[in-house]
Amino acid sequence: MPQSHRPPEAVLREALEANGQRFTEQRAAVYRFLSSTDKHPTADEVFLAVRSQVPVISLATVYKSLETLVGCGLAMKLNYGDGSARYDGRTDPHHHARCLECSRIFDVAGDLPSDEISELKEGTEGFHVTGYRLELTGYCTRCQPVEPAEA
Amino acid sequence: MPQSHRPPEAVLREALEANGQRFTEQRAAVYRFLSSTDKHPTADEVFLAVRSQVPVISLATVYKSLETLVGCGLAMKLNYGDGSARYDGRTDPHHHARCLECSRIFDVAGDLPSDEISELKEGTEGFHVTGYRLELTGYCTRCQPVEPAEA
DNA sequence: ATCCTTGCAAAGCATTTGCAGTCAC
DNA sequence: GTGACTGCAAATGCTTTGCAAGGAT
Repeated sequence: MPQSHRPPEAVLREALEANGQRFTEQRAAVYRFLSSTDKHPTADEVFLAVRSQVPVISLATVYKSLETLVGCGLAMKLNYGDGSARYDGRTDPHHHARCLECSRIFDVAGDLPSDEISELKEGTEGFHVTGYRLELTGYCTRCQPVEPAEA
Repeated sequence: MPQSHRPPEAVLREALEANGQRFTEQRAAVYRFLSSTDKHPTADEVFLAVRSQVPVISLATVYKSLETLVGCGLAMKLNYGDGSARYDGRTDPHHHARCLECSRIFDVAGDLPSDEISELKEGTEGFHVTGYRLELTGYCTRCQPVEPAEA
């Protein structure tokens, strides 16, 4: 399970080869950035961040690279409908908490007991459950609704 | 046992008035359709369905009406990023199961034990949790992966 | 009568795509 | 050398918006 202490390039190269795809500097830069942050950036944010580290890269390539990473299982795409999709470079089991005020996403460690899921599966009548996703919603430290006053 | 045994028009009118908005034939038609189906239609599907019951209604109005319903708490917007958003007219607690093959969404009765959620809350460090959303993924009856061919 | 809603079409965004040059293998 | 990948820009698809006419209260 802990393969994350290896250099990201090695992890990426292996995953790409397993999927018959090529290792490129652009994909490496995108993966390097994504796996080094817990900010769940949008494609555009990845583009801006990576641009300062790699001579040339286009937004279209960032989109393509992100999709490639998702396809290789090295990233996850998060959609909340409020604007752009966000990407998560963590691959270990965890959940997300989304602030209803500022829309930022936070990681939440933990896993749901499989028997809770199994229980729900029984209500699906023929639907074959292969996975699930849990999202908490609320207010982050900065956006506590204690005071309606805004800065 | 929701309050759905009252005519949808009455429910809608009340919710609209509570939010200072007006009752219109278009909004009624959208709400009538949405609350009578468990298909989680897209805005376009609502448009096509409602069009055959109401003399004139535009797609833009359907979008506006759906947003109004969401704002009044009579509907929920579901975003999965794969194309259009979908709308759910049910307001009682339930989960969703999404087919990875055909993208259709199915209702799953049930509720997660609150202590499971509380347990997760402890890992959020200052994040004030007000709600959660659970989504199951897998394959529906029609899309069962009969042959588990993999590469 | 007031002012919220509608319908139409144009605009706005995020994301995807076609294609020629470039690069990884 | 070959086929995959990149960059550019145009295209796509969903959703929103501006505005004048119409409708609810």
